Amino acid sequence: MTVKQASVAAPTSDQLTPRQRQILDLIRRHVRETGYPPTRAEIAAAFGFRSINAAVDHLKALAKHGVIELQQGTSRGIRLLAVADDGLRLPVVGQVAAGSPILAAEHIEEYHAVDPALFRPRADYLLRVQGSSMRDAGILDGDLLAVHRTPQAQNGQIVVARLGDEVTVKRFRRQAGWVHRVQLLPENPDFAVLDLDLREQGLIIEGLGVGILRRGLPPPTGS
Amino acid sequence: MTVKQASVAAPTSDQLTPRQRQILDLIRRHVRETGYPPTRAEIAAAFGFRSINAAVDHLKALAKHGVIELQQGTSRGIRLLAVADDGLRLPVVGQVAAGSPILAAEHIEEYHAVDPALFRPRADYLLRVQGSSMRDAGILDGDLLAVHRTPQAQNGQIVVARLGDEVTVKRFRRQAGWVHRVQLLPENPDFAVLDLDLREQGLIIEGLGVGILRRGLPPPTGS
DNA sequence: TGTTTAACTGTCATTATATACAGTGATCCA
DNA sequence: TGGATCACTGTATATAATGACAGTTAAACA
Repeated sequence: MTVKQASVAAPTSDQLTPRQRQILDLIRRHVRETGYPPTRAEIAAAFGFRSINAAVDHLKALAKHGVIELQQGTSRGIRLLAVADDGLRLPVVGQVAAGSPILAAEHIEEYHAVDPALFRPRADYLLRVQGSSMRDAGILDGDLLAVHRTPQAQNGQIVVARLGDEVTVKRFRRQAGWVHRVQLLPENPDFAVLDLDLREQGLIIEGLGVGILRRGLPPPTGS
Repeated sequence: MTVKQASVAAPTSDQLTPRQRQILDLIRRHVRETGYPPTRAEIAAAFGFRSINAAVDHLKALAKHGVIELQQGTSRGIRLLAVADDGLRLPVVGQVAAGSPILAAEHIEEYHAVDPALFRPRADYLLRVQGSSMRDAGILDGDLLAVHRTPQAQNGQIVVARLGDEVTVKRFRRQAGWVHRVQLLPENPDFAVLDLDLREQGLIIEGLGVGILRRGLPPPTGS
């Protein structure tokens, strides 16, 4: 029996079988190299399927998983959805509300066409920086900080941290010889160092600053 | 008579007629919005042509001009070539040799997948900044300065200027009441202001700084 | 004045493509 | 043991789409 089109297409993204992932990768590669998606026959040929319907089934499965969209009756009518996209774009995150995850849809202001792989490690989003506490590190008010999502920070790295309700960008320092004593250092003498005891106060490392994107330059007498 | 396929397809890019440019724009928009190029019938429908062959002729003309490539016998086999592409990449310019144009091929180190339209006005290339004379404007050594090519600068704008053999990034100021007296201001007290008399010294404005791209962040004690 | 080119209209044959229906075999789960 | 799912094979058909031929009209050119 062929694959049944089941009721609701859950927006699942990563429970693809290895084979389905290969098919998805082929579609991506085809679009990148030729400028248009493959036909079912071309997919079958690429994998050596002797029946075109093997490709058809895989496409239906991918559509069911919400990673592609099939345009019915349309040749090469395969649309790669955002979750499946190469992602040559990064979301811009603005104000982050208390308690909600940083990449929640309501925080995303827009997308910019910037390759995440331009940064190392890879950037996952751009955070709009507020305030000038990191001015002397060359991070200005309004800058877009490229952030790599990870809960691990090394001494001296610039981190995006969540302290209670606030999301802040600072340089991270673990106090020598202590496990639970941590400093968040601004890079501007007008701001105070934050001394934290992790037993008293929760600190969540949201990610690492891996780069800066600034649209427009500061006007004169800006400093 | 229909359009004749003439001998050599010169890599011309901008002698398109207004109508051809509209067609090209439609193809780009279609690819961006649907993920695949339009059929000839869809192009005709979008413009209200009663004959599909109007679209066919336009595609042949675009192919002849070298801005698209037609895959014969292939549905939606339209490939947007680099010259016609949205150009979601910017060249990185490093060391600029004396006397040679800034965008000469030998200066281009690599390309980054960044949308030129992210900056306003649009960026034409990224210039690798050397030295820290603009540190207090948040422009650090090694930063990539997004540059819009133009010979015109307004008071207070950050410019890429060529002074004899040297290419430099500074804030531009025309002395009040003078036509030929100009200042190039660093944004770092360790560097001297350059006072220029355009009658004595040639100054070429290469472009305007319109943004910053920084890969990686400065290490601690960087300032 | 004749020639060329851009920008269309109209018809038609051929091929490219999607998609339904009917299966097989293997694996996993209860 | 039965049911479900994955990964295919095989046939058939309607339709989506290309691409060739034959025109028209208006403007530009020389």
